[in-house]
Amino acid sequence: MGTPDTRQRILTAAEELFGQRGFQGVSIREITHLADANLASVNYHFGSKAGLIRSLVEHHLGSLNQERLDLLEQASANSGGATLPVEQILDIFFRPPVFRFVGPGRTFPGLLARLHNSCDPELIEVMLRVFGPLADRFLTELCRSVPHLEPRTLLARVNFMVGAMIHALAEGETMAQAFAGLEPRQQDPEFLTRQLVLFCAAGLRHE
Amino acid sequence: MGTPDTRQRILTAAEELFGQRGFQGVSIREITHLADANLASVNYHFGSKAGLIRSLVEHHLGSLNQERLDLLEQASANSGGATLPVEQILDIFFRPPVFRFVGPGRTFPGLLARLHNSCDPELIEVMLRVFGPLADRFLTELCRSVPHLEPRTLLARVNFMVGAMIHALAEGETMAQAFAGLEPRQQDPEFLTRQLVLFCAAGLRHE
DNA sequence: GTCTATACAGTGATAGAC
DNA sequence: GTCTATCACTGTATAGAC
Repeated sequence: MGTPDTRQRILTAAEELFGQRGFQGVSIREITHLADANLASVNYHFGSKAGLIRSLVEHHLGSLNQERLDLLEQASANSGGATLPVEQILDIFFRPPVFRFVGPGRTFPGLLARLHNSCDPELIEVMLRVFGPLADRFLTELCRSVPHLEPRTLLARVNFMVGAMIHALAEGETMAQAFAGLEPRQQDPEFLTRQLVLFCAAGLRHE
Repeated sequence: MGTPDTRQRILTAAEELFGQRGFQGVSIREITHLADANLASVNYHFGSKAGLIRSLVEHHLGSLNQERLDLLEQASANSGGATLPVEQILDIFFRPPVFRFVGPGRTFPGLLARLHNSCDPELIEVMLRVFGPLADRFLTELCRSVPHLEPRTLLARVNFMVGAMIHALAEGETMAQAFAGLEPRQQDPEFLTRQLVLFCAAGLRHE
């Protein structure tokens, strides 16, 4: 491919810049300059700057969540319909995002975390749409796997789980190590996945 | 008191507006209008818009963390220097922020969560300074209480813990309940504290 | 010191010509 | 689809009044 179309060039440039400096830290003038496109093209193709990041989020998280749903479906089929152990469900939940987002130059997760706490109503709508099916399926499976928890309790703890993951992905490299005075060291995705599974499985199983 | 000084009126107005619509969602023109102050007074008293929110963060989190440190010190003294149970340490860690930030009209935590993922280097510096002593003290205490974990593992899991809390405080009322199709209902701080303690204590104890 | 009015460069958005 | 010109708005800086 020589030069992709304008829309795609904008997406590529935006992902790079947003990942580095956040949504508010980048102007559409910079994006269109890097993408070698006209200033107005962002508004033409995406409606607004917010619409641009909505497209990015939808693309990234859509395929990520599809992968998680596929893995869960496959595991469920392999078990012949038996209840899956919590550890296996959580591994399927954590592994895809951790391996996608942890590593050198993978600056998108920090942006994602910020988006998760966004105020923009349209973006919240996108997040709900992209995460809705995933939440339904995983909550159902977890409900079977940890039947001793009443729904309200399970929901609260799944919320903790999500928070733990987002936080670890977003700033595992910064805050936590700075607090402990450790050298900034590359995170090991396998270690991180394992710790998330162990920590959250124990938390879900308790009481 | 009739009319507090300009600096204080700006802080009050800023906290209200930032809490509602986030840092980027509010202009200093709105803030100074609500505070009945001149546009330039923000820059005069705080140097910049970022400096204003830095002051807010420092004030809120400084007193919050002091409360947590006091409680821990007192518990430690009462135990005669014996190792504290994880559950007690975690209760001291979670209870103050949950009870401060959960409830009607308490919109500050969402802002805090967003700040936690901020890009602003100066703000990161403030967070490190405000949280540094707290992290030192609690990590030491947890290390004694859960000696079977090697430091790297403990650090990772404490990071999960913090993420769980932030996420629960920031959007317990929005995302999680929307996913589950529940009615938005007022969170019960006692319930939330208890669930955080149970979930995280089990997660820290495991393996 | 404290506050005010005002100017300035940069932002996202948009209408209309091509 | 693309481009230019322009708009309303933003945070910031500063000169000068009290």
